[in-house]
Amino acid sequence: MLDPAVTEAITIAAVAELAESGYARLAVDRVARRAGVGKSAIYRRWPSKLEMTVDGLARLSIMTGPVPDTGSLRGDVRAIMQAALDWLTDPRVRAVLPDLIAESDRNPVLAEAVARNITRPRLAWARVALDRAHARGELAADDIDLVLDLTIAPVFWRLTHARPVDDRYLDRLTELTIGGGAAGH
Amino acid sequence: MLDPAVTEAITIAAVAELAESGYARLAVDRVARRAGVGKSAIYRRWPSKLEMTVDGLARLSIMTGPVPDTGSLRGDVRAIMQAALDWLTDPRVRAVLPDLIAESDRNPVLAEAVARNITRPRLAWARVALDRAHARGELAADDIDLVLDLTIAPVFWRLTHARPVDDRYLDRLTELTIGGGAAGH
DNA sequence: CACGGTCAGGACGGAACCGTCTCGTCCCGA
DNA sequence: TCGGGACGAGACGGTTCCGTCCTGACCGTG
Repeated sequence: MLDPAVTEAITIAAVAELAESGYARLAVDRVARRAGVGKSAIYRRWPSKLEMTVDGLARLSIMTGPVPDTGSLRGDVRAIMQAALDWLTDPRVRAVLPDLIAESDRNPVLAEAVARNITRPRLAWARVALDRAHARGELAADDIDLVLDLTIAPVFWRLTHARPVDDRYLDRLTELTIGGGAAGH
Repeated sequence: MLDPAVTEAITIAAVAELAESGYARLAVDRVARRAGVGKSAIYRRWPSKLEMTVDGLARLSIMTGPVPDTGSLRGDVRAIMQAALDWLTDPRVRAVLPDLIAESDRNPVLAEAVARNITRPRLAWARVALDRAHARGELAADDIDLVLDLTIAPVFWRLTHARPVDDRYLDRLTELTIGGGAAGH
């Protein structure tokens, strides 16, 4: 019986090390030391650092709350953007996500883990609100993907380029997003 | 007198290795072998692999052509997006840029080199067209930054998530971008 | 023709890291 | 009380990499 507390400590330490070092420089020795754990405890659970990391990613997938349902496309889009900003501003996500995106180009296993644990859940979460808007006739089906991109891509881009994202920015981005989306139908 | 042909060969090899391995795994030995050069030739030119890499980045900064000047905001934005897509689709840029963005979080020297050689020149290039649109009264000053983000962030986001970007996508993104921007004034 | 500098190639010490393995300790259930 | 398994700690061999150093060939200049 592997001690769940040990597994937990390792996973937390792995994510923390991932945030500090990135996947390429992630060192199993350091994860063990940080978790206050022997290396054997790690290799008893996972065959290599890749699988350990993949399990760690599940910890980053938590969506913050219920799907926005303000009754209007404008309100929902704005709420989705706010959630994206909050999520991308979380220190762990902020430090880990760009690295994972880059690493995914070279590591299919990691890419799939990122998609399954992070990208797809987040996308599905936001899509629920947009599907409702579509059902209300506020949004053309063709535009759903585009609007989804716009709720996160500009925020991610600005944050990774050390430029601020404030309420005013999100307000204007919202108007622009629903302006085009609504015009469709 | 250092042989410029040798310097050139090293730089090309460094960028190619950077694309394949990423900065964290970039190995000087491999750069030397790929360039058909001794390691001494590299360390005669740069004190470490960081400086070698920084010089290599200058090679990625080349903008493809003249600043778009179609006479309308719509046409210019569309042309800027197309240029962004072409640039981001270039195999070298495609493989290197996400890695550099991630690495910039941990390496200030690299971050500055990326900004100087890649981000700022590209931004300045596109801004010329948007400034002209502003002068024509087609675009509020406040919206310039937002429009600049929209010409590249969604494209980058989609490509790094293994989703296609076609003409139709850029067309709709253009309409949406100028829709909001023009409404300002 | 000798000298100074560059060249390709590669050996070298030192460091970091992976994954295996061995300790001796601790705890739990039979 | 005893055995089995997980535990922290870390030694170990093997690999990879950095940055230095050495070798012998080459080239232009004085």
